Amino acid sequence: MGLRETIFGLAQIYRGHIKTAVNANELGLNGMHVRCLHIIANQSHCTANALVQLLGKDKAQIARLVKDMIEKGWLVKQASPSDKRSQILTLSGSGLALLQKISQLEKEIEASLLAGLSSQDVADFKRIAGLMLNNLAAS
Amino acid sequence: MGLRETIFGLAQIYRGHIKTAVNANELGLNGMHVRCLHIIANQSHCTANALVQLLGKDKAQIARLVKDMIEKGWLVKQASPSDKRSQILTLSGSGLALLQKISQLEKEIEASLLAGLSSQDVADFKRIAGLMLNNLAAS
DNA sequence: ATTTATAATTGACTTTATCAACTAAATTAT
DNA sequence: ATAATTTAGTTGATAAAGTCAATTATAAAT
Repeated sequence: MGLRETIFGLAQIYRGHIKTAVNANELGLNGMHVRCLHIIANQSHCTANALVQLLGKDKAQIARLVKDMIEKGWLVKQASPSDKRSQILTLSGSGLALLQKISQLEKEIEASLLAGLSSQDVADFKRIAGLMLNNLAAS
Repeated sequence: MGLRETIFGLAQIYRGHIKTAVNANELGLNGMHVRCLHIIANQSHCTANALVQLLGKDKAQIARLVKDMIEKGWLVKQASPSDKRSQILTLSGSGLALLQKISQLEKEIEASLLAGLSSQDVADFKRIAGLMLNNLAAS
């Protein structure tokens, strides 16, 4: 199996499992919602533009996605004091609760993903994947 | 960095690089085209239904994708002798030529991806990812 | 002070994905 | 054997996702 199939295969199968779990729990969100929630929770002063950079998506798409998530009550935005063009995005209470449910589902998926792997394997995987990411990010 | 970010990060950055390379070479195809070409080249008697299974996509989408690729002259289909409902898909000459160009671009991307990695690292990565794939495919 | 750049939003549009209905062939059950 | 059920593939109608260009408001640079 080539590297390409390996990388896309992993992403595809992980995505499929999350999708199934999210649908089964009727959480009413899609893959981009999930990725945004994670990023906003981890970035200290996340803006729409940060999402554009990190997700590699069009800014129009992100603007609509953020709008949608605000309407759904998962996010709140507030003007940045340092730059009035920027809107700082944070999770609302329900957004945080939602992320926690998702994280729980992901934890279960990762547990089955890692079944039978040694902690050395897991560490190696992350280390090697990190090297690959750095290589491509650089070029 | 969590496992989720690692997996999706790798797929995202790889996809971005291929997209850029394919666009730069004006090959006129998208990600699904690429994946289909690879699968059809590797499966001995590939049908639309096999693509549905392997790609995890809706059969309507695959039907239209295959139609498109046939119209573009990259694929040919022929009725299966053993099951007249099935259409066996194979690469045409130009489909094969296209795949070879893509493979060359992927080879270059993978070369930069693997820069500085030992062959042991590469082997470990594939082995561990393979275990993960098996785990999720089973559950 | 004026030009240039950046963050975000919106309109118009294309592409991609999904659901349901349908045809034809194969399989299973009666 | 024939009737009922599955399966492979196609199509129509939509919905969702992604893209491009233009616009507004603010910030930074000249």
